[in-house]
Amino acid sequence: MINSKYELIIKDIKKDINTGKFDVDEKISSENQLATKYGVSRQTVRKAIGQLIDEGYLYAKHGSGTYVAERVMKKRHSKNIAVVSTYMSDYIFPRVIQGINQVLDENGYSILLKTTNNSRKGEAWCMEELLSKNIDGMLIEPSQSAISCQHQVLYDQMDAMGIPYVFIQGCYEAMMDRPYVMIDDVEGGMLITEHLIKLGHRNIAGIFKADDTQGILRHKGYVKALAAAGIPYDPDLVVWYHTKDKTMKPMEGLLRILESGRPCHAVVCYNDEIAADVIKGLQNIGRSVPHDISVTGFDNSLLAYSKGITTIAHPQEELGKKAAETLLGLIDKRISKKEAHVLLEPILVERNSCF
Amino acid sequence: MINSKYELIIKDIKKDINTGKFDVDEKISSENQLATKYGVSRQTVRKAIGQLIDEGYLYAKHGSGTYVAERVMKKRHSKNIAVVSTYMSDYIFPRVIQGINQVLDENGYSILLKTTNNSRKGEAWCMEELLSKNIDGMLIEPSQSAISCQHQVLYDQMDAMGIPYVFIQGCYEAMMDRPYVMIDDVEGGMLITEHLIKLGHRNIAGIFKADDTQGILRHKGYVKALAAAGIPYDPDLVVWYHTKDKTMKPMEGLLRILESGRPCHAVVCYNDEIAADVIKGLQNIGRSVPHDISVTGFDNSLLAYSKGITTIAHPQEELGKKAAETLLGLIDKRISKKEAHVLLEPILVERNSCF
DNA sequence: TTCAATTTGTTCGTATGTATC
DNA sequence: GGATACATACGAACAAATTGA
Repeated sequence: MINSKYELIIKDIKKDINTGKFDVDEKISSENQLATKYGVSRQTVRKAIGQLIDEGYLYAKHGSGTYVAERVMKKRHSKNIAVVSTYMSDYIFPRVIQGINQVLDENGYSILLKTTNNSRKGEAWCMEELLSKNIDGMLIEPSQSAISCQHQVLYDQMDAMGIPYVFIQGCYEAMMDRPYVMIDDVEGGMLITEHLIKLGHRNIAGIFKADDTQGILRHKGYVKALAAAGIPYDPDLVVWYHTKDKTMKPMEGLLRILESGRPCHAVVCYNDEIAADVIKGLQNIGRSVPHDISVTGFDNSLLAYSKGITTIAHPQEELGKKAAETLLGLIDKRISKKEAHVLLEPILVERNSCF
Repeated sequence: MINSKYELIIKDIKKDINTGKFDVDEKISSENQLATKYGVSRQTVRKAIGQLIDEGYLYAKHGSGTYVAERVMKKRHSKNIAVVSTYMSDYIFPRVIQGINQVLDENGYSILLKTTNNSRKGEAWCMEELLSKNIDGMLIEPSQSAISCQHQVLYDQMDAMGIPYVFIQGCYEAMMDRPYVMIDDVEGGMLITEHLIKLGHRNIAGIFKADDTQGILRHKGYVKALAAAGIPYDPDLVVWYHTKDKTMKPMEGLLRILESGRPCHAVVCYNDEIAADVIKGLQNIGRSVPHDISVTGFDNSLLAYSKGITTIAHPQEELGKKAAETLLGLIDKRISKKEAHVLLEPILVERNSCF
């Protein structure tokens, strides 16, 4: 029984949607147009539309229009966002999550925290558990990100369930079309290499992680900087290592380069940890940093601070904020999955490991 | 967080319902009364009430009034534990939560993370939100813990709902009968004071925070150590300060002691932060640390590490683990609330701020 | 039973703010 | 910057249901 005008409008619009008169994400008439069409006030239209939004038939974009929603709804908003990180112990982690928390808190969301211990098994287990819980979205730091993701099914399942997610800090090669927020590693690798070039270096070695998108991108930046300066790229000056390698591996590679007699007075390292290892290793063989050899890091970690390593700053809090904002945008459909690709500008932090 | 009047009204009414100010089926004020009370139009009140009805907090009877609904409590076994902390930025935080995560993860629980920004308002807000969610238990770091807890009702309500909780790092004075896991601050205060006594000091000043259980307990340990060594307690050697005091306050108190001509070559500080301030202040007036004056901290924070301050180590990961284990024990009723009082042994960390 | 007061439900008109294109 | 569209808010009016005198 329909006793009121707004109920009639609800019934009418529902019918149009259910009979397929509208496509998903198609814009419906504006409130004023509907008001004229039905000969009612805009408030009455708003009441009808408001209820349809509650029921999941429509969604509104402020300043743009009202659109037809994917009818998967009926599920309650839990106002919980899962944050899946590799480790919690990292120096970087607290500030990233602080940024995430700030934005989510302001929007009435809570954080559901999970860790993967950087193993893909851990990640899969985590996600399966999360799928059984009621979450509105997920921010995930991928584990060992360069190798192809072996459980893409889980992500496809999340897509099917309409649960948006954003990769942070890194992204699987095969999933670069999905939303992500991360550092512009190419730019960072270029920035730090350019810094060494400006200091007068031309024979610059590089140590990069091979099974990690970040390692590959940083290497790309290193190559770009060399090319831009007209320095030929020499693959023999580059050391590649893997996660499973012992910590000595990168240093061994560098020693081989130095022993080959090749002139080399600068090393771009994958991250601060490697840089610290390299500095220690060089000191062990009697080479002083930075006077004999310049060394750079990446990430601006605690280690870089305490050891005075020139590095690339990681805008931690901003990354967290941007990631949270992107996810919220995906949840209320303000932005589309295709747009949700954010690269953050790296910043050079000069300390005293370069000369 | 709240940008509109109707949201404020929603929050207000939710609070009144959650804190038990209304009984189930009790009639709330009429729309016109609320409009007058909040100084808004009836439409605005209606918008708020409409949403609360949608969320199941209220139900309306045409021509009669609006009533408080029976809150349909979601059933147990959400396998979610809320962790409420003051800040996430702290140096200490990551390792504590790492310990919590380890134990909870092993038992199939997830962490729901919230921060209070160390304000009691934030804590109340947090808890209200959590009460509307489905959690099996809570680990909470209290805000400004020494002053009496002004929203004990919220904790009583959690008791009534059968949701166990454990205070970590500190506890409200009035709630010491509730479960807690924290450092043995008395033991810590004693340990650090004994250390100074062993170094030959007898005139030992103390700087303590007055509105904080930890400050009071650390002072107690300081007194005990003096008594055990047969040194008379001199209240004039103790500086008390409050959270709201300016950062200079503790140093001013210490200067007054030094200017009084009293012999004093050692200071026990409430925490590392104060110790760092004191060291800086002493250097400003030309006193060298540790040669002229020995200074100790508390907490083994990043500051203590970088400034080389002798301090008391806070077994961070263990605290997290013990807290999680205690909570799990409470959840499956293996242990009773009365037993759930854990004090952890502090550890002395010697650096070079004492001589 | 009637009636008046009260309270929620529906609708209209208007105004201002703010996001988007 | 201007036009458009949604978001919030105020004021007013009348309808419909309930309540109690």
